[in-house]
Amino acid sequence: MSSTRREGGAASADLTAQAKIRNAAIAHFARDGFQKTNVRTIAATAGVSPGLVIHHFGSKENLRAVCDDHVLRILTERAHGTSPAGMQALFGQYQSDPEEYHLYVRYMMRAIEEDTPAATTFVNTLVDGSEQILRDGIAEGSLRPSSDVRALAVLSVLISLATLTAPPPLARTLGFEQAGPGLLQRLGLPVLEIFTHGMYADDSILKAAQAVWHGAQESPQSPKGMND
Amino acid sequence: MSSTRREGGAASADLTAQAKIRNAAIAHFARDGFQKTNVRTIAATAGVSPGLVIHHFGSKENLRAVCDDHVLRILTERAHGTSPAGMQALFGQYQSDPEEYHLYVRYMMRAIEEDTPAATTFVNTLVDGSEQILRDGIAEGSLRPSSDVRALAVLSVLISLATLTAPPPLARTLGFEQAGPGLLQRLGLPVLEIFTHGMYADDSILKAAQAVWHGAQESPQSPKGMND
DNA sequence: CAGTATCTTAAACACATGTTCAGCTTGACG
DNA sequence: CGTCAAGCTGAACATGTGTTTAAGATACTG
Repeated sequence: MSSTRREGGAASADLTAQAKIRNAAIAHFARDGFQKTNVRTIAATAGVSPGLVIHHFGSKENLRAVCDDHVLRILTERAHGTSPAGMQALFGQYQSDPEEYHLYVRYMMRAIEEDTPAATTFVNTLVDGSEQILRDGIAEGSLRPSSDVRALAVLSVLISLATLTAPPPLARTLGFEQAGPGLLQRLGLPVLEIFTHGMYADDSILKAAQAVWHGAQESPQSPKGMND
Repeated sequence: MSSTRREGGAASADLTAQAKIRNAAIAHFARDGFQKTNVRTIAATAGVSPGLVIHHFGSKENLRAVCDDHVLRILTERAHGTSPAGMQALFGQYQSDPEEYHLYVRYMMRAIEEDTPAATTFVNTLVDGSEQILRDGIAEGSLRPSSDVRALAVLSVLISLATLTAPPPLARTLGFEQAGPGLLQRLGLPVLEIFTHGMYADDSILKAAQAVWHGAQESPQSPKGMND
């Protein structure tokens, strides 16, 4: 890209215009979404003319692709540095540096909502990693066996993402303006309680469900007709 | 609104133009979101001219408000007809009529993402109802006591909504094109397993967390400095 | 039938927004 | 200093889109 300027720094001043534009775009995409963010706003935040944005990135769409890759790389690089299981990995990362991490998590959540290629890669990495950790934990004995480890992995990722990026209406039901460290801390204990004890006092509901499930699974034709 | 035509029917033909427009708008808002849907598309789906949309609803924004209220009313009316606890309520409704219900759930999920007033009302209703059910269940003995019932209610609603409206990248990790009855069925058993047994083999993680939590809660100053 | 109110349409308008372009500034190099 | 390449700008362009408006179609009323 540039021959003489430095690249990849963290300070806001003293950055390549490309980097300033990219960072501004990431911030706005994360906060307001891709559609609601226009090129002029990004340019203004980056302290740059609108034309330069297109000059450097070709189009708004391509700028999004660059931002996607950038955030994806940051997120996956960090995820590789940790070991604990699925949710703990995400939560731990988050708690360690909420301010910066929250931006990237929100960005990725928006990407997931809009079904971007980078989002698919990210989710696949998360689910595959989670599944592996679950299998290891089950083999090791620290986790209970499951009838469907893959689905459990998906579920744990789903819960992690939902907890990290709870939409404002949900966050407000606990008195928070939006998802963040406060909400996460409030939800953390109930999550762990459920993950260790469950919430049902007995296993009657599970037993009933298992009976229906097994009955449906072992007969070639489903009892009620399942669509999709 | 109209004096001679009927209102509130379910068939697609033989409906007020207002109703046709509203239904078309709901379908498109649910599928593509508010921003990506333009008035001309709604009009085309409703078999109507673009001008008529504004003539009847004043503006696209107001059309959204009308759709919000309509979906909110449908969803809350149905929710009142059922008794079982939080997740079961939503899941049960969904399984009973996935085709139509899925549309409204997706619509409401989009509304929640975009933080619409109706979304706040819906979420509040859900959380409050869930909390009440949890308290009843705990008092009755069918549910385990919790250290934070309110947070648990929020969490269960969060899990319900996330499971019902899992974004496509997540759904694809289990081989589904998008969230729907198939995904819900696949995730249902793991959910119940977690809700009855948990997933941790022992309570070491919970104990550790409780120690930290209590230590942090009972000392006036937080040990590490919690922001937000 | 005439009148009138409502429904509906097609074209035009106004504005936001992605993109292009001609030119200005800056700095390196011979 | 002269030249050139690259960074950068501000205005203009093209298009998509919400909205307005004038007129036509339709149905009910006296």
